[in-house]
Amino acid sequence: MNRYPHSTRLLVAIDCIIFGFGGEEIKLLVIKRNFEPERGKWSLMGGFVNEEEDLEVGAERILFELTGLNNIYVEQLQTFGKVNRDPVERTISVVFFALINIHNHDEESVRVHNAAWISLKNRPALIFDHEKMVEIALERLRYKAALHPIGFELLPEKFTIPQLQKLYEAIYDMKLDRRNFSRKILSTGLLVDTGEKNENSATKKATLYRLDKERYESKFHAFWYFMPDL
Amino acid sequence: MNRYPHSTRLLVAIDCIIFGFGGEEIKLLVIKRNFEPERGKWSLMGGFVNEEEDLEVGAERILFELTGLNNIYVEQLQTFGKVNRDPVERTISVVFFALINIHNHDEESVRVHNAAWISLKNRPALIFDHEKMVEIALERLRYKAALHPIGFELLPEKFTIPQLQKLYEAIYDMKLDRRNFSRKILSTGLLVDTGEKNENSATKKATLYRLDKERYESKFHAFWYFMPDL
DNA sequence: TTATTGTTGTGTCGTAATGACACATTCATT
DNA sequence: AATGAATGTGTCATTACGACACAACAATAA
Repeated sequence: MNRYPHSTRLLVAIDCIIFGFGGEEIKLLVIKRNFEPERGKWSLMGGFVNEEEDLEVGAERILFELTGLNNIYVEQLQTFGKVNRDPVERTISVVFFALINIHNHDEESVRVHNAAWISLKNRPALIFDHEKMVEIALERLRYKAALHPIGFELLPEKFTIPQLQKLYEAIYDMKLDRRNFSRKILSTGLLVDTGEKNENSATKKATLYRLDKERYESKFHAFWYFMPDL
Repeated sequence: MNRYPHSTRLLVAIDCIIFGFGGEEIKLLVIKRNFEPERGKWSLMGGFVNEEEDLEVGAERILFELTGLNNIYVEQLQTFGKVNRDPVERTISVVFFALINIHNHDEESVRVHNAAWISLKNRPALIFDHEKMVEIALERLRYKAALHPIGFELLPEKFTIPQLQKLYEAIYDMKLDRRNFSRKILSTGLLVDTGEKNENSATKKATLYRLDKERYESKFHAFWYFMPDL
């Protein structure tokens, strides 16, 4: 079979938005560019799509390269293709966003890539249209976390309800009522009491829960209404 | 500035999923391919991205070419990039989905392109991975219509509540309670009584409503919980 | 040992939303 | 005038939700 004769071929890149949770606020893993243009500026981690590589595989390759992590939560966000979005040459960028437990990443990889966890809320300027990408990713995160239990992807295996609440408060940048939150979360039946307590606390030690994986998987696509007034 | 030297360039296509509503069921506007491979099979309407054209502009161009319509509801669905998805040559496809009033399209354009409205539910096989695209688009439609008032995009300017209900029943392939549906829809305040009645009815003529555009735009991003148990 | 302080866990109460369901109205047909 | 099919509106019991108060716990200080 002969190839399509007409039509121009374009550069296709993958950019990754990597969210983490520091306990108080949502963080973004970005790299400091060490090449022109925009050398020294902050940028999302990215790369070009290899010739014989599926998009999702490319995203996982890039995520692994920076974090040393496999099997993390990744989903395709959107594709950005404005003609002049990359000043060097027209490049279509397929953007993915990932949620990781911030304590699990490989620090050596991060150092090698000149990467850093920055505050999402008070983030510095990013290159090109990466700013817009992050905006849309945050929207998606808020949207999704209000309806599906994806927040857990940002927490360690064992976590307390107050920690979980802090996470949701960070995502939506709002205060939540402790009692109503707890009631709602527990009513999902997704949490299993481990019997252990959070020993790091200086006051009353909160119970550590873990996710009921089976219930999580089977109920993932059901709708929850976690947030009061989105 | 010099261009990126490394990295291969790929074909980038746009495919469009076009939904319409026939009064009883959801329809899909597809074309019969008149070239190889897969000549004679059903396919989504698509095209390649032009060198100096934004993705959204390309989508609108392709949609206009087939339907003769401008300013319709379009949103980016997802990008499909499996290595072998197109047997001819690797092609990345950015997929958009559009909602139109089925009675507004230009019939001449449809004839020229060998296009036809087919039933979504009992659809024939589609080429390549277009089947998967439609599946995901339907999921998105269901997801979105449960939370945002996008259903109206599929109806004529003036419509009755029973028509609207039929639409939702078609989208979700389920029966809904007349009284509860009506209550819920009216409580949104999005509908304005035109004072007219549906004269096509052989029994009691239902009141024709129109959308309160201002309220629609301002409340579009709010969450509704239209559907009972998704 | 006891009091203090900050945090966690659980319960109540009134209101609003929801699903299940029944009855009256309208209009063409007979 | 009666019939039948579809539309419009109302009720009721249950549940979910937001606002709020109090008891239990653990480290620290007195």
